[in-house]
Amino acid sequence: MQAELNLSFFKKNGYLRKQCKACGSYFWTLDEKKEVCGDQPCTPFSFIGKPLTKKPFTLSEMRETFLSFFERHGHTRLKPYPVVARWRKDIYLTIASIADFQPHVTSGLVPPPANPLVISQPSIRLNDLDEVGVSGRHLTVFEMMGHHAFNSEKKFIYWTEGTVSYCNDFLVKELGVDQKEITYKESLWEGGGNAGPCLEVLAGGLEVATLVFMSLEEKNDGEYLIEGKRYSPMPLKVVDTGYGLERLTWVSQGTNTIYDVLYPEVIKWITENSRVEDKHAIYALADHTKCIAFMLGDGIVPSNVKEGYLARLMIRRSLRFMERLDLNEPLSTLVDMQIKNLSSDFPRLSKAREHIDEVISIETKKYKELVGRGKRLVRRFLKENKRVGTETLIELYDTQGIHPDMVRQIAAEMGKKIVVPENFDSLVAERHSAEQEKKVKETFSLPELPPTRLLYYEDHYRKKCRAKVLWCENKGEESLVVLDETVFYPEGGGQPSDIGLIKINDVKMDVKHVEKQGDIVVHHVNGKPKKGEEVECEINWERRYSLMKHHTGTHLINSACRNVLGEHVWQAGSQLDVDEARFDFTHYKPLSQEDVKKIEGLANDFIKKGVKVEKKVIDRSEAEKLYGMRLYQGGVPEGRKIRVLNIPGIDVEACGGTHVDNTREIERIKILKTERIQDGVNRVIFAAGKRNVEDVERREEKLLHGLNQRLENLFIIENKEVSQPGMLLKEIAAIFSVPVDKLENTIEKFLKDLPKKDRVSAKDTKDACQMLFNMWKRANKEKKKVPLDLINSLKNNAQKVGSITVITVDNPDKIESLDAVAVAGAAVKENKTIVCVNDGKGVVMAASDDVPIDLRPIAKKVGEILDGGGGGKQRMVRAGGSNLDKLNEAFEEAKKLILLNLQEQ
RNA sequence: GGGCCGGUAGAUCAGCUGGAAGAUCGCCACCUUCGCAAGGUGGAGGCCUCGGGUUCAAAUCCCGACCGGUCCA
Repeated sequence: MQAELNLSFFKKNGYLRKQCKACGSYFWTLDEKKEVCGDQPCTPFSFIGKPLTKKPFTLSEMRETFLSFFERHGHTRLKPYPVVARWRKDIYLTIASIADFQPHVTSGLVPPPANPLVISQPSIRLNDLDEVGVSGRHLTVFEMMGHHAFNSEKKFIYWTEGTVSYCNDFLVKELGVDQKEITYKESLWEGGGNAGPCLEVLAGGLEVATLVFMSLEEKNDGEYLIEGKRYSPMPLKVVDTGYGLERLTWVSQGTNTIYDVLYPEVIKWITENSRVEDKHAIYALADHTKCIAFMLGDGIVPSNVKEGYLARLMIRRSLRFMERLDLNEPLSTLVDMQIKNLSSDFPRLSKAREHIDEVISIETKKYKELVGRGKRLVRRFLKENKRVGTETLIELYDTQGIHPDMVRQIAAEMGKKIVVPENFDSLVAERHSAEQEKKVKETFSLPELPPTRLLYYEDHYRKKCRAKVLWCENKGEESLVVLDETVFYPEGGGQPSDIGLIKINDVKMDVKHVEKQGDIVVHHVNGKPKKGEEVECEINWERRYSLMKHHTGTHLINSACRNVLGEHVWQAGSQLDVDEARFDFTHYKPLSQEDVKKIEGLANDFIKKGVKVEKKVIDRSEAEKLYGMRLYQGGVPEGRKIRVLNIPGIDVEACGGTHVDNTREIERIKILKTERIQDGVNRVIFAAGKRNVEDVERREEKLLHGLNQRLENLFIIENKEVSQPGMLLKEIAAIFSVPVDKLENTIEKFLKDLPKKDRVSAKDTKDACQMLFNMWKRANKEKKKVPLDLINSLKNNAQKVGSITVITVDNPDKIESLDAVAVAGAAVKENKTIVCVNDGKGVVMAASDDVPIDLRPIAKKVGEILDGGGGGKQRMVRAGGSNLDKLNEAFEEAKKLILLNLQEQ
């Protein structure tokens, strides 16, 4: 591998290969006396105050110099990709320029968009978060400028020699760096499933570029072992270079820190407006706000999952730095400043400004709430417990998100000290490592078979086919069948599998489920066909067509959401069914009723327009060029060619499902429900197709009619006309705070609980429900309020045992429908009183505080008569049981026992 | 996707080893005061998120749903 780096460029130019005395790595230099490699920490920075270039550059100048230099040398300039790596499954953020082309271009599967090419790619790395603002050179967001060449056997562009020579020319001739200042350190690079030798280009003690010669790819049986992973040679040899835009600019200006080059006015503003001087916080805050601008500008919605979590992390860190600096300004002020600076180079950010500001203000509010909650919780905790142990700290963080720093700060305010263990983060991680992994999907092994011909893609409307059985295995009642071709759609991409029939001669078998393993479609069949037999297949078309309507409908809903809510809307999952479908998407707040109306309206407009749906299989890079990353809404498919579903002017996605040919076929879409399934993620559940929608509407009307009938026992409903029964039902459900399907029972119960009354008039159904609820509430309260005359009249019928008044109520009617416990309680407010009530459900007994009696054993005995039990507090008991026929007997017994007890005293 | 925590008065919470729903702040009225701050007295305000189960008895225990929070990948 070293041989690769033994370049004739070095030899021709008189470079020496030396070993660093400090770190042991090999490096190439023109300086005979040089003994250390020129990298941190072996060499200190030498460019601070002494810029290395012929003149200072601004960021824009440096970027343009680089891009145009390589353009002049035959490279095609590419526009930067988003900082969210939507095209990749393995990372959330774009971490390098080469990330744009992994994995499909680097693996050779997909041709590069240009070759060679040059790009300046905004990249985000959060792995050295703690160093940001401290080291003077670490950044979370930076631009990696790269020129890339993809060498194949057929086409050689350039490799090591060309790369180093370009590098030298750019640094020396273009920027005016003294060639003697430049050192090339040998190293090994690996990442993103690839690896290869590399040269780190060092100038003034700083690594300004890395030249990677990517030639290995990760393989389980690879012959090279790097960092514990096995690699083998890859078909393409990829030149992957990364020039740090910010670092080169820094070197050209020679300021104290890299931050001073990037956003001096932001730093100045923070310094002037904060009341605490804290360089670390100032620099980190400046860096973070730029990072946030990119994250939110590229449509990341803060949440508690995935890239949204990372965006929230950055926002919360920034807010914490602002607190530390005692900076009482909205965070958006700073982010806006960054956007203003970036607007000429990244117009997409200024376009998103309003949206970014709103997201930040929502996030700030959430954070403030968290802090408030945290403070109260910690204060309360500290009051009760002098010490806060590690276990508590972990608990507070894991369950409430209260960072130990926050605990420490609050404790300090209370004059208490908290010890946060060094390994706090790993302790938290430990807690989660114990979680068991999810169960593996049941699999079965297939023999070598040719890929199944997928007829459902050739024609999404094909319902039948003849096919040959290639393989069949019995599994109990069911068998697994592989055919040479099939019309059955296997489960995938949120679309459930088809079901249907397989016929052999006249024997019909049910196809109950279909799945795909690799390139092979496996049918779960209720029957036993034999290998080699000819079969006739027929799918359940009604079901499939409904699924197709829902699937295309999902794309319409997606587009409608994006149009109504904004460009940050991104699919977060979807599931189709025969009578409804759900679509999850990122959005930072719950949907309002107006939003829902607009989305539903727009989706139906798309249907009415009758747009032709295009189904194409095209080259991945071609598709990306045409439609952008929006394609990957539903995930990133494999392969050089991808299926693209284009509904012109509405939506375009890579999608492996089956779809209708024209939006008109969907007929109607109705949104049934929306919910917020996670912070930052909303769900829309909708029905598509005339029949489904009408079914739903009929059910709604029927339910509403039923409710009206019940309500009319008590109300005269003046206006029963309703334009949107679904909405009304939801509103009514909210009044009673029950789900819609429980409404019938709830209203029934409420009506039953109310004493009989004359009918009252109500404006409409909703009004009646509101009144019903209020009446019920009032009645409930009344039950607990015992009128004084009732107590007095009960007292008049009491008997006296010595000085004690014994009140007995032998019939539940005597206490009207009041709560027996409340009546008893009210009666014993008077001294020297004892009460015994039969309330129809059991016996309640109570005594005033000055009566020396324990009613509990009495309650127990009385309860036993009723095949139950009894007990309570010493002077307030309840007895009851399942056998209410003996209630009178039990009541008499209770009376007897009380009297007996009193007489004994 | 997985785990954990929570849902009680307008707000913040207590009660949760089952036995008539509580505190503090806020609100209303009155008292004290030239007025304010403060204090005193009294009062209004609770489907204890919803549903089911266990029990003589559930805010409390069990199960489920809904809502919110949070951590991890």
